[in-house]
Amino acid sequence: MPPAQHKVTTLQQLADLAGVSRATASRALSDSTLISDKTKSKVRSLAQKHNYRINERARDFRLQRSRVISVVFMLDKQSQQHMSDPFFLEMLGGIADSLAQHDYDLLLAHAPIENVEHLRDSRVFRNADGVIFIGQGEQHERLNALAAQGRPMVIWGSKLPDKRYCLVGGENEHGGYLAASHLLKLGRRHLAFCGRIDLPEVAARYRGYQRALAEFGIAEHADRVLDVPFDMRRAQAAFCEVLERRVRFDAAVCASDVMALSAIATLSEAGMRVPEDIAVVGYDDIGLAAYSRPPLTSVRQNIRWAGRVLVESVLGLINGEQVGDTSLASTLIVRRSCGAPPPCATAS
Amino acid sequence: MPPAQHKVTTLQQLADLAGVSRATASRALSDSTLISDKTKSKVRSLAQKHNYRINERARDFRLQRSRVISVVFMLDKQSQQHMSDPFFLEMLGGIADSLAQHDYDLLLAHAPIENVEHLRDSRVFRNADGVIFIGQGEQHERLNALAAQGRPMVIWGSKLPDKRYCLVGGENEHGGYLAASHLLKLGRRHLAFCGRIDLPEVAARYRGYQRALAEFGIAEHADRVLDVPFDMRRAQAAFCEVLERRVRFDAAVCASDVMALSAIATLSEAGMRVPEDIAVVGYDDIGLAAYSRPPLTSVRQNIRWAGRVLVESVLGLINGEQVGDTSLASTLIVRRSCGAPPPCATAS
DNA sequence: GTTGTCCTTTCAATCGATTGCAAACCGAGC
DNA sequence: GCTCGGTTTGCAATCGATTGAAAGGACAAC
Repeated sequence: MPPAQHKVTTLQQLADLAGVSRATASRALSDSTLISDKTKSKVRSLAQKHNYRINERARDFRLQRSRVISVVFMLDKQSQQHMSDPFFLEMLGGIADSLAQHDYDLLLAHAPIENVEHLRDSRVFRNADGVIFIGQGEQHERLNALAAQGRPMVIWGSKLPDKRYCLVGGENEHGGYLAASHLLKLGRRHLAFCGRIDLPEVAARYRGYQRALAEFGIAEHADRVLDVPFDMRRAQAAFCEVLERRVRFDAAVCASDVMALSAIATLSEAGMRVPEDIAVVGYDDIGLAAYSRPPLTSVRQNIRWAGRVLVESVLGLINGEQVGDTSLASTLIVRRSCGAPPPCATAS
Repeated sequence: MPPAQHKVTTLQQLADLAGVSRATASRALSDSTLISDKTKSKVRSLAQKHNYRINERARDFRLQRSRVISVVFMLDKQSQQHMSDPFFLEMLGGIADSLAQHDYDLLLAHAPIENVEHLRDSRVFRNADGVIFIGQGEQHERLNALAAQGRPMVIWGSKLPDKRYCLVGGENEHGGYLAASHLLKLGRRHLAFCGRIDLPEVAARYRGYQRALAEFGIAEHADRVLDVPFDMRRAQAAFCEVLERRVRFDAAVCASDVMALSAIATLSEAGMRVPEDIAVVGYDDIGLAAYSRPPLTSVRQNIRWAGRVLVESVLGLINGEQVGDTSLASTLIVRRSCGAPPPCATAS
């Protein structure tokens, strides 16, 4: 008979071909000890020959699992962080790679979420074995409530009091400290902090920033805490407004690279020299940071590794393990103010 | 009895509660004409009261569908386009939004695909009702083969001869023409084209570029077709190499904005003034293009709309409709060479 | 009383797998 | 020949829904 007669798609067909029952075929493929080697090899070689692939959806349905992890970006209206921020893509890529390694799929939940508790009965949870949240928004309590229901979920963000969910985050306090003390060491004395400090991660960076100022014995000016959103356009508007208010500063610590690039463009446009008049430090070290003019000094978090940790944490929870929080190191990437990308000579 | 006794999760439980059979409950919820209004309202109010939500996975399994669309980014090694390109995120966002509107989920396939035919039996196809490919890579023929098997799939890319799949794409030829003629109108005469012209979309842009040159009666220099990859770092290396070869040009048409930004940084670093010595035009008009210094003139494609068209095309195919190709307009966004982002005065 | 018709509801198969338990098989020992 | 143990295999229920076909009920006409 021809090698593939009408295509073998179900386990029953394979079993018939092998002259065994569906149960035996199933066990043969999953390498059960109940099945004799002879039968196993017969079933398997037939599966190979007819290019049979198990129907994963049927199996997952039977086993009451999905092998899918949902990823939710907490893009709430208040923070105005936009998904077009390269930070997200890098995070997403890291998560996707890591999930693929574990044979899981990634379901992307993109719509802005006003109230995460509404997700409880939505596809985000029902069609996935676990959920990864990127950012806490301002929904700390609601995340607590969700986690309390025992859903496997991990959040990327900052440690907050009364936290009851599993958390992975960067060393935000340290990062803010690194950024500020870098500028202070360069001799700057009139620092500004840019970002919405009502967001947990930004707040932590701000605390580090304050600590650096204190160490250098410098008093803080309340009007140099600039409430700048993440969104590029709105950030620009915010910087314009700051300029109009004639806030004076000679250095700025920004909560993201996109914000920093927006600052550089807006300040330059207004006639200031960067970094001579105003030095700017970003956060995230996105790829383009090295290619801006002037090149951007930035606090780097290893985003791809963060993605891996998030994945492994949520899979751990799914398997019923005890999973603790993780904190990832932050390092300062200092770029020469005029020597943009690595010069040609050193490019491999 | 209490409103929710032990939680109603299956149709059978709901049916028992209503004193009808599972079949009747199913039909009542799906508004079948077979069911009397009285029964319908009884079942529905009970469903409401006990907060019953249908198990979508079970239904989809029964109906042999998944309500999932896979998105595959064709990141093959040759083109070296990296997923961190903001272009991808914007595309992804557009697709995700549009899918959500149609109540579909988005499955992200991220790993680089050497041979798309291998996807045939993979989760990408088996766990999804349809597939959207972003880019053709160099796998035109294999995409043809896949489409010939009748799988619902749509490709973002460029029209190639013998194409047998459903295509959505930008006006690449026109875009290349716009970019080149813009530079020619500014008086530039020594244009270079940057990008891998073995990629279909880039090739089309190159044809438009050639057409513009021809219209201006300018002969083409073969050594001004620069084989630059999409990846930022490698693009930089390529530009360095071009500089070392002392290729002379006073303007560059780049195949992406990231490539253009890389060019600007590298050329500036080497002592050239942009745009005075060398004018650069990008492609895609990513958000950051407006914030580079100097701000980048670029060819814009409406990516979010592209995402919507891709989604609607693939859903059309799933529903058995005849779906034609779509071409989306390209427009040139000209930015003043020194007036970076929109000045403060005009920012709302 | 029987039959026919129409409206509503239920029965039971089905999607493609997994798995506890029972049954079949096989060689050995009495 | 019969029973006993151990190894293999098969039966049938199960996951949670949909749906064609058959059954049930009410009512009118003959």
